[in-house]
Amino acid sequence: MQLRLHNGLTRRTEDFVPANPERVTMYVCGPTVYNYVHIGNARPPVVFGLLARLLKRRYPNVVYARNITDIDDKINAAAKSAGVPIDAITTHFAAAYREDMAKLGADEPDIAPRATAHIGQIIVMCERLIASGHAYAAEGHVLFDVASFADYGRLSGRSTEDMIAGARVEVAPYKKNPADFVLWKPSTPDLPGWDSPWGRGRPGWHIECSAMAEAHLGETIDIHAGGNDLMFPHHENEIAQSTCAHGGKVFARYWLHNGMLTFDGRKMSKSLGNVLVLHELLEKHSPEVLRFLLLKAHYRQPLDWSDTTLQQARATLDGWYRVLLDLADVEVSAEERKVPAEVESALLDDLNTPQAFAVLARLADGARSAATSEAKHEAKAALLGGGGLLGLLQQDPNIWFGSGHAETDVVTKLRRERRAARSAKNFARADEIRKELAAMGVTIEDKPDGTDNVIVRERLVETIGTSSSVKSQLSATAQLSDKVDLSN
RNA sequence: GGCCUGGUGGCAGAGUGGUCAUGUAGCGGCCUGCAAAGCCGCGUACGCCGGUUCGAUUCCGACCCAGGCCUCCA
Repeated sequence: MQLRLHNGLTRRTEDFVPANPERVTMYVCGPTVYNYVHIGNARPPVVFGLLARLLKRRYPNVVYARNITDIDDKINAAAKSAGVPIDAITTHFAAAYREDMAKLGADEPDIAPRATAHIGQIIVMCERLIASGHAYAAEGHVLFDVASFADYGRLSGRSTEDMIAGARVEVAPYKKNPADFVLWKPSTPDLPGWDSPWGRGRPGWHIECSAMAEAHLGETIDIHAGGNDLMFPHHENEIAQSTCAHGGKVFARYWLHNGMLTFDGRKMSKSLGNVLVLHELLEKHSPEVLRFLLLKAHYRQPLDWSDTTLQQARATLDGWYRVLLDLADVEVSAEERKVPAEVESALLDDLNTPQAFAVLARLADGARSAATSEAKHEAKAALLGGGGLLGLLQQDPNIWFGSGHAETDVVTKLRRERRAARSAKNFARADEIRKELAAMGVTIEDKPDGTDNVIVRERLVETIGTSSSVKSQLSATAQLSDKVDLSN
């Protein structure tokens, strides 16, 4: 089965054919680390991490890079208002990002390059662009000359004339052309900076990705991915820089863009303020529920996030874990967890995760209805194998339902007492105990054989809300300093 | 204003030129000491108007609506 991907360059779904099957390269735009990311920011690493996983099953050597942008004016602003060096901000939030992504099961990149570790490459790239006539220096800045690149605007589907005519771009006096963008800019003494042929300065926003992709993956990469809000100007500018710095070589062969998360019907974004901070969501919800929900819609579609969708995600996973709970006695070794072909083929079709979930639902049905021990074994292996590829269903069901660690002596005692009452047909007492346990958040389900399942609901309140999220973001940042400006 | 997506059953969300998505919620029944779970069944889903077609939710056109980008943004 062929892997097919929707290529943003052609706006068509195409067969994925790597330039070199011996070394497949993928670059995903990572975060600018100046605060905690919101749940929408987690969609690319989760989705494209899954793509990396698929690629690694098919190609012997896949290099997946996900960068950290650790030099940026928002970082500078955060550091300045906190009265700390930018490192204090960037190391803290880069580490938090990495930890939170790990909790979501987002595949770790093979390389996580940082912009500040590539200043040399950035300067070299600027020099090359100037030498080849695609960039020019002016008043301590280096600017990309948009008019020098005929294909500028191809990815985002806009013409250079339109952009130049559109007067919404800030026009600095030193720009030849209003659409020209900054590769390098001067730093005042109070700002971080590096010595360069154009004086002490720092890189503009887009150049770091071009430099890091070149340094680690080469001049032409197979896949470049990120949110569709980056298509313009970020990815457009990356293409311009890299293509011109590499003598016209194709920069990225396949461009993948994920759709935005919406909340209250609008794009979740920092500027709108309707964000749910991932770091906080992870405290209130099972990471697996969050991961499931991130994969619930096809990655190119918008994905609606709400209390309702969260509860529905939880309920679906409960159902699948219940199957695993009922089959807890069926031993399945790691080697026996093969990925069912239907699950993989769904994902190979441009990462059709909703289709993969439909397959998983059928596998769960099959496991529920399996009669013989052989059939049970096979069905459980398929469910765990398919879930494994999606990064789901790998927990002990007892842990999932909470009884793995929440069963106290009191609960154990009451369960024993209840079983005795039931066998003595003292149903009044049995019901009473069930009520007592329910009040403690423990649900008892009787099984036909006289035993019971116990389900503990520790996370009783699975709700969301922006106000507390914003507050938590505030206090988290405030730990770095007591005077923080969170205006962005 | 320009460019680009999308409008599917209460909710979420795939897909297809002609019996089925799937999940979740609801209703009825079976099962159960009672529940829960499970099982069975149910609800005239494809924005609107035309066109093409034997047949369109699926193709084409117009319209309406929503969202995204054009400025920092995953």
